[in-house]
Amino acid sequence: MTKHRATIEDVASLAGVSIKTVSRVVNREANVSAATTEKVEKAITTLEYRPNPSARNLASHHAHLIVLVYDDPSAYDASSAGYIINMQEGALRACRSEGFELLIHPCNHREKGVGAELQEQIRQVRPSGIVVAAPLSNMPVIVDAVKATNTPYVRLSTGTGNGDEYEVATNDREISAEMTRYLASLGHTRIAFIKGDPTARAVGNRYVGYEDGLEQSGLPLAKELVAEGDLSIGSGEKCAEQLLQLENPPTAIFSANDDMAAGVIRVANRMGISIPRELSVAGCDDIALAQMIFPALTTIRQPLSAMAYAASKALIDGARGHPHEPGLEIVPGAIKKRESTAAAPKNA
Amino acid sequence: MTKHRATIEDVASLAGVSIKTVSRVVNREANVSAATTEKVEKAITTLEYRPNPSARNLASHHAHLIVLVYDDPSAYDASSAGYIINMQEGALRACRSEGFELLIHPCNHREKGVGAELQEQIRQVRPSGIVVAAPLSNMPVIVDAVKATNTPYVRLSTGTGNGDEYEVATNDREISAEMTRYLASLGHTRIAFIKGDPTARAVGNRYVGYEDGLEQSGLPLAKELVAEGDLSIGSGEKCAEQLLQLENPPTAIFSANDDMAAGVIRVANRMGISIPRELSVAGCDDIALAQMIFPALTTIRQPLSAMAYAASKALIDGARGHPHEPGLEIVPGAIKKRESTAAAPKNA
DNA sequence: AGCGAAATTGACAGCGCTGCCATTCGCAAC
DNA sequence: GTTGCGAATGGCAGCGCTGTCAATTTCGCT
Repeated sequence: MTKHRATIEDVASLAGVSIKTVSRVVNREANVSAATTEKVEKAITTLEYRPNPSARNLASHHAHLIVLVYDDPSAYDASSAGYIINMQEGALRACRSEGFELLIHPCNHREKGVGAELQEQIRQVRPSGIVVAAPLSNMPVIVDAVKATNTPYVRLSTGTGNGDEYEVATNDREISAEMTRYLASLGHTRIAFIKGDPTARAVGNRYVGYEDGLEQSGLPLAKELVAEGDLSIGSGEKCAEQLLQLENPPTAIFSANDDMAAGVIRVANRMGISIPRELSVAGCDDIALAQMIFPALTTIRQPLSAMAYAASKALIDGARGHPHEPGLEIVPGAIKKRESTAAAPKNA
Repeated sequence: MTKHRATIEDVASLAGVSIKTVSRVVNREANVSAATTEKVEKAITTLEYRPNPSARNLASHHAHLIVLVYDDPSAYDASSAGYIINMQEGALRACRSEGFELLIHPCNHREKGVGAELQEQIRQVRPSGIVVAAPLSNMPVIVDAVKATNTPYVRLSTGTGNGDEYEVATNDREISAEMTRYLASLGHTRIAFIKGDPTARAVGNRYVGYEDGLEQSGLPLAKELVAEGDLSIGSGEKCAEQLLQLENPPTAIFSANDDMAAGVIRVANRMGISIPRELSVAGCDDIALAQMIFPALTTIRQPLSAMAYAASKALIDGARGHPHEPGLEIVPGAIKKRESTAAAPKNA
């Protein structure tokens, strides 16, 4: 029943070539004639041959596998779960289609010793490459640990790389500017922004995009309309209270992430402010929650899956001897217009 | 800098024994003298030796790794992301502490050919064991494919296993009954229930638990108070509309999952019904959304992480030659009381 | 036709470990 | 002393593949 799995030797003898040639075909190496390739592939198909990962790893000194390193969500709250699942999906898609495997490595950057632990696991499994997700991709503890292992890696960041390595990023700044212009085009002139944790690069760029957007729309930047949270729902609530108690309150609030935007919506509900009739709210990230709450949240969808795919693919190509050029690969985000934004109220 | 990783030979020569003896110590085999064991372990420590997984897998004909199979969330919607992350966390915890690895395998059970594809990957990586998560754990396509590979597996289910294999479950029925009694204890006498997709076992047990709870509280089961959704938010909204337009509407709605409960809350908001003053709402699953919406949802938290941990640990123990006894291992869930439930309104 | 370079293919030695079997050691019984 | 016998240890062949390098074929040109 479960007959012995075919080995490379079986394929070689069926195809009438050496095992090395089979290996070449399997690994898509250059300099194999079309005729030979075809013969070998036919043999592979009829024997249902699949290379034994352990054997190839042992012989080639590195596992054909990509490690995805991301911040452990259980450490703070579960809302980032969707973020992670999306990345995993993209990375997995790249790996599976190329015959690689995916090892996930959540890690809590707050814990001491993360660096050492990460290094340890990397050294043990010898992956072909490492994808480091934001916000870890901007943290020296993590990045240095990865670098120390001397393994190829790609950071999933949010722009402003210095261009000396291949890096995948999204256009946070531009798309945030676009969201701001969209709000302005709806007639809003008092557009507030809730900033996030200043240490997170991505969120910083979003704020800069907000400034850009205001300028492009010919709107002044008002200090009192910029609040600072820490990306949590709770801080979103606090900022919302502060903003909405202003003498001349905003008619639109743009938040650096969806969690804080959800906080804004909670506060508005509590204060009896109707969204979007009296107040428009926009977020960033398009977490699952965004389309579940009432009203559904207008937000910026990050192309996480596509980013993780690009990063993994680059690493796999690199392992195959075709490294990607250094530089920033931009995967654009998209604005998702939903129920929480509408034209500014008539009176002011 | 990146000095060569120590191999078993290095350890052997440092300890002054043969590599085979080192192997024995590493794998905790019998018949090694205490003195030798100690010598070897010291050598292992000073050299920071870690066995090369590929080499041991190649030589021993199976990978030291657990596969976690779960339903692909991107296939329907992202709200189950938290569910998956929790399971991954538990499985990862077990694997890491035992020197195993975790391979994740999302799969869309609706797609044709999933079974074959799953078998294919399993046969390729030769894992030590497979954890099959709900709802896949009740689907013959998946379970048969897993069985066909002849690899040890554990199903994460929701009870009612026939006891001929080791299985990890949660006490859905009992805890749902408890939630129902809790609602009754708050003074509610018209408690509605929104059932889920009848094919999902877990959700069925929750309904049975609801019936139990009513009976235990001395409340009658009213047909018109039981609606049937399909676990989506949309269906939750439909059921809520139907339920709330009844002549004698319920004062509490208990939903078989959080998504539908979120739908109920949306409808209540839209209809101007105040939660929890006029209507109490409870869900199941404790998805991330539950604590983000306003009002925060009272729900049942599933011990996913603990379940996945137990399943993975059982598999690892099995691979080490200590299989767990057949039978149901129950990991209890817990009720999370939040803002969406309160005493029943005074008038009726 | 003839020659060198490039393209294509093959031979073979490991990669680091475990399984199997042989060997040696320690020690109780004669 | 020996013998006997389990306990402790070692030797070594592979597991299935890739890297290196050598051998062979093909092809472009003169």
